[in-house]
Parts: sequence; C-alpha cells; structure tokens
Amino acid sequence: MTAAVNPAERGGERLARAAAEAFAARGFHGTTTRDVAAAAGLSPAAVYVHHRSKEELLAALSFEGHRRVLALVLDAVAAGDDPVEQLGGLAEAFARHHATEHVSARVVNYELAALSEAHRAEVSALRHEIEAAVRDVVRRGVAVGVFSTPDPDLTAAALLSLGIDLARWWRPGGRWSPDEVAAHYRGLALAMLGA
Amino acid sequence: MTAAVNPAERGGERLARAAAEAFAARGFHGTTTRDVAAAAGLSPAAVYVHHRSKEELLAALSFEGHRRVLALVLDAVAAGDDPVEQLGGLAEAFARHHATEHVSARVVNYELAALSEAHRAEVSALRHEIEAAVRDVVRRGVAVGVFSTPDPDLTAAALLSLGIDLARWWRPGGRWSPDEVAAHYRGLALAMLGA
DNA sequence: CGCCGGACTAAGCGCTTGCTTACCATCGCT
DNA sequence: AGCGATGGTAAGCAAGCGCTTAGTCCGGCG
Repeated sequence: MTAAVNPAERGGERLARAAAEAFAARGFHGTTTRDVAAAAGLSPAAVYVHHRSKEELLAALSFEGHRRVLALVLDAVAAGDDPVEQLGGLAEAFARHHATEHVSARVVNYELAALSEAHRAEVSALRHEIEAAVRDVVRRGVAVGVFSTPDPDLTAAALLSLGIDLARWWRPGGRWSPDEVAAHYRGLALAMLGA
Repeated sequence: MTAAVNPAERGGERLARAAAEAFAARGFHGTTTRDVAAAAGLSPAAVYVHHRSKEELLAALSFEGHRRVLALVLDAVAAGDDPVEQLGGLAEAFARHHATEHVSARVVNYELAALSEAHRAEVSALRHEIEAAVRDVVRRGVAVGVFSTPDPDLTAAALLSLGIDLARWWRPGGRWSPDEVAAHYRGLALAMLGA
C-alpha cells in the first residue's frame, strides 16, 4: 500500500477531512460519495480524482488513524523504563488521543466491517501490534511484581476498552476536557492493576 | 450467507432475529431489507407485513434491547443494600449481558445514529436512566465512604464503557466465557473505586 | 508561443435501494 | 357455507447509489 503522501493536495485534504467527519457521524454505508464531495466543496466526481473508490478512501483514513495510535502507544512504552510509569503514560496518552481525535477514532474502531478483506487484514495487523504492546506492559508489570491482577490479558483488553469507548461517547464541550479525562484514566488504569 | 431458518419461530420473530444479526454485523445502512428477508427465509415484501419501515424495525430492536439493559441494571441495584455489593453485582451482570447478548448490544450501542429523531429521543431517555442508575450507586458509595475516586461521575462513565465495549470485541468461542469476563469485571469495577 | 499534465466538472449509465400494489392461501368463527 | 383477519408472495416503481466518460481550465516549461 502506497503512503500517498502527495504534497500539493488541497482538494485531497479537504476530501479526507470531510470523509472522516461523515463516516464518523453516519457510518461508511450511511455516507454517499456525494455527501463527501459536497462537504469538501467539490463535485461528486472529484472523489475519484483522489481515490480509486469510496472503500479506498475509508481504507486510507483507517490506515493512517491506526498508525497514529500505534505510534502513540509505542512512544509511551519507550518513554519510561518501569511498567508503572509506562502504563500510566500509555493510559493517559491513549485516553487523550481518543478524546481529541474522536472523529478519526470512531472511523478507526467502528468502520472495520466496511473495509475490503485485504484492507481489513492490513489494518488488523496494526491492531494486533497495538494490543500486544499494551499486553506486554501489563505482563511485565505482573512479572516484576508491581502489578496485581488475576488475568493480565483480560485486564489489558479492558484497558483498551476504556480508551476506545471514549470515541463513542466523548464530545468536545462536554463536562470533561481531554486533559481531565486523560489524568483520570491514568488513575483508573493503575487502580485496575493494583499498582 | 444462507438462511439457517428455525421453523419453530414465526415469521415476525425470524425477521427480528435476522435483522439484529445483520445490523450487528454490517450496520443498519450496510443491510438491505432484502438481506433481512432472505436471512429470515421470506420474500422482500414480508418485512412490511410486520414493520412499517426498515427504520421502525431497527427502532423496535433498539427499544427492546435498551429495556432489557435497564431492567438488568435496576435489578442489580435492588438486589443489595450496600453500594459495594450493588456495584459488584451490577458490573458483573452488565458485563455478562454485553457478552452473551453481544448481537443485540451492538445494535443498541452502535446504531443510534440511524434512528429517526423521535425514536432516538425515546431511546435516549432509557439510556439516561441506565447511566443515572450507575452514577447513583457510585455516588452513594463515595458518600458513605466505601468508594474512593477523584471524580465519581467520570468513573461511572468509565464503568459503562468497560461493559459496552465488550459488545465490540467479545466473541463466543474466544478466550473468555461470559462468566469469566463477568467475574473479572466485578473485580476491575471495585478496584476502580478503591473498594 | 504551444502544449503537457494535473485538478476538476457536467452529464449520465446501470444497478440497487426502500417500499408499494395487487393478489393468494389458510384459519377460526358464526 | 361464507367471511374477515392474518401472513404471505410476485412484480415492479421511483429515487438514489457508486462510478465513468468526455471534456474544460490553468500553471509551468521548452
């Protein structure tokens, strides 16, 4: 899959942003190519100047969104050397991301079924990397004795749930800012691990 | 995708089950009325013998699913008199439900945007009751001193996230049975509240 | 200047969609 | 026997869908 990092793509960028917002709000199948084009201020045919199909547009958004999450998770792990520090930072960054980037996060987490088999496989590999990174921090903390949980892998899954589900319910202008959510979720994550 | 029709069920019931499964798997807009009818072993027109529109079929499923969740939450609160007991039971029942009923739960939680304004309002009232019940148990536990959390309402939201997100990722035949998830999530919920 | 290539559009093709219409079969009831 | 209610079907309409075609516009360059 080519990265498609095209420099002078103003129309293309507007299309991508419009598509992400529409897919997040109404879902891939609830969005027409005419919706996307209109929201980007372009004609319906303009979608096909920049993307081979509606599904490839979704795949590009999903791929990019997943890569950003993976990078953020790996960064959090690399930023510390003890599991408490690593997992605290991870939970915080993960939560903040799913709040601030809730539009992208909704496409990433709730439109997987609309991807072609090939694209879904590609994206699944990234998801497994993300899940493995979280699982590894939890397992390492348990092994070292700073975490305590009867089932490390299930707790790791629950930690991911906590962050991901923010994309479903969190809204800007609501009761909690991204920073407030992030700080609180760090505490929750460590409490879940008995740290 | 051929129909595995249970002839003991009447047409209307087969339609409802087929619709729930299709909406859960591919989303409301990704499902055609012909898909639903075929999965129920009926002709396309049969959908309109039992429902006025595709959206009303979704609304019926959503309404019924929400009522079942609300009943389960209220039951858990009524089953105990101290907040630790109540919230433990609630977390356990909530998790078990979102695993065993993950098909219905996915329609309930991820297809709200496809509802008409009127139906969404009706369903929102039920959702607020569910959220309020959880919030109240957490608040009461904090007031009594058996729970400890810097932001009870945000923790209540996180508790809901934990259960709801199960509908997204949990699959039968996976690593964890509904009972295993339920037992573990009781422990996680109480840990999040410092109980 | 001429002309090439990329961004973009007007028009529309062929198919699929939600839903309707007109009709039929079965059953309990008077 | 006759009848209405119930639950179903075959056929198809109008609208909307993803995507294509044929072309315009325009900046950069030899």
